[in-house]
Amino acid sequence: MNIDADAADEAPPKAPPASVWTRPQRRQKEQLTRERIVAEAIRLLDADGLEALSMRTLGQRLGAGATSLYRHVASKDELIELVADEIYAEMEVPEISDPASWRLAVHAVAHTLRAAGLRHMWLGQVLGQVGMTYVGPHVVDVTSRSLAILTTAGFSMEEATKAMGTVSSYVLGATTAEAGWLMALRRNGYEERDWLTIIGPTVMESAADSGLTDFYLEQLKRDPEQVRVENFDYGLVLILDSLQARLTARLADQANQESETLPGR
Amino acid sequence: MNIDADAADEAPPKAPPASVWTRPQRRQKEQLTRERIVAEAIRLLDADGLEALSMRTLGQRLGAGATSLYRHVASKDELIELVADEIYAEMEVPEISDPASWRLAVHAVAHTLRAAGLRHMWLGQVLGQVGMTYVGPHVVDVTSRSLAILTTAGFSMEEATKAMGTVSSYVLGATTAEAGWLMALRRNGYEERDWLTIIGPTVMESAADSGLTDFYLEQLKRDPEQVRVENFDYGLVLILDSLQARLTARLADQANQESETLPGR
DNA sequence: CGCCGAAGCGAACGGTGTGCGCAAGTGCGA
DNA sequence: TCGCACTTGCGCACACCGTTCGCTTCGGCG
Repeated sequence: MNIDADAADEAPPKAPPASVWTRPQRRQKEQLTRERIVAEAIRLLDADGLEALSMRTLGQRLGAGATSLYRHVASKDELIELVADEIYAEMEVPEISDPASWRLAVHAVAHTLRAAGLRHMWLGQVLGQVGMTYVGPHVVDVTSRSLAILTTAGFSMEEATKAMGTVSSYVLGATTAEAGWLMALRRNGYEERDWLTIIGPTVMESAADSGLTDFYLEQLKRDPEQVRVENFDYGLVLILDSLQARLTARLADQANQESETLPGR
Repeated sequence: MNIDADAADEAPPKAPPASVWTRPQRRQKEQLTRERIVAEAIRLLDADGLEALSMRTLGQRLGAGATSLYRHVASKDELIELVADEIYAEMEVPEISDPASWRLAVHAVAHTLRAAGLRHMWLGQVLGQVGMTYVGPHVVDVTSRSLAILTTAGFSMEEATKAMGTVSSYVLGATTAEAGWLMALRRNGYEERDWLTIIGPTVMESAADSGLTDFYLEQLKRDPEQVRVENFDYGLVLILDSLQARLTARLADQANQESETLPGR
């Protein structure tokens, strides 16, 4: 019935363009938008990796010509910037009321970031080429809310900035390495443990330290994924420990200064 | 005279190929080798960035056709792996005799790595796409010698591995971010301070914290490069502090256990 | 002297990002 | 209700890319 109405509406003005059935019903399927493009790009990247993202295939997936995308996106580079920022929309940054809970909160942020980097294994490559200090709204949002955690914990603005920079640099480096490792595995079609036993000897022959070999063999017996999480957490805890020490020292210092100027001295 | 000899040698067999002068004297200019290719690739990358590296231009620079390179290198990806490994040949990893000097040594390694990453700003992108845990001889060499520093300092093999992983993840993340930032500047043709004052307001409007604004304005007065080194060192010291704490705890523990089993009790 | 394996390279293929000009469709003012 | 301006989509074309194939050229060895 709807069909009849359509035909009645559009037949009078122009007859030539064939019938209602052959005519492309473009507005039927929703329009091309920046959001749809970015979303589909992310899906494509997740499925097939960075090198598989081309404007032509992306357009095809959206039922559009390759060059149509350029109405909504200035260039492929800009698209990649948009994609990178969009990933930061997935991050969960907890808001804290109790200053003492900063450690847990930062820990959570770090793990959220790592999870995103492993969910979208191309993120490391993309951030490396996009600049990563680049200012998309979601990136700004995540960083400012992360900073808030540290400042309410008692850190100065300056130290909070440096601290957050350290954490995110570490997480980013670690995650990029991890993702790269996993992608190399996938490329070669190996299981993690198999590949390890294959390249093991090659690594060993340069490092003549026997302790290394023992440790290496020990690692092979454990669940590789668990080992990776453990390694990641080791470094994270290293950083958090130092931050905690800095914070307590700072707070103690403040208390001292206050008591000095107090009449009670 | 040498020329005469050449002519005498080669004229008899075949006269037709024109004169000695017009005939291309290919073996005169040194042959294409893997080393020459990698070296020129690095030079090209340093000058014009990753996206400027194409087999055609690289061949041209070497006075060779594009496809000639494939006699010495299986693919562009393999070339990039070679290039990445070659960079690690530049790293200086100190050897230590005094176990107590491990801190300085690790500090030096970190700065060497950072320097390399800034000298070759494309390194971050390349390592992100190559896997970075990949095993080229120079990479293996650097990591095993770095591990040696920590083990002679008293760390267990397991902890040394995790610790080195943490340090290099941090350095890599920080350096990649820094290089990306600098390259973004260069792309847009801005000086560091100018660009900061331009994008400043954009960042601020999302982060309504007034403390941030003050701190931000403060930063603008200082030498940007010095600020970057300082930020880098802040995070590095954070990690080193924690490592030091772990080490002393470990050594104290060992001492305790020994004294317990000693007759002196 | 003859020959054979290696090295270099020109042409070609399928694919890329993107500028340009035209066609189709939409919504708004008269 | 009509007409027009503006947006949106797209086919074509260009320059460039990585890589394959088969041909030429050459050095060294028997």
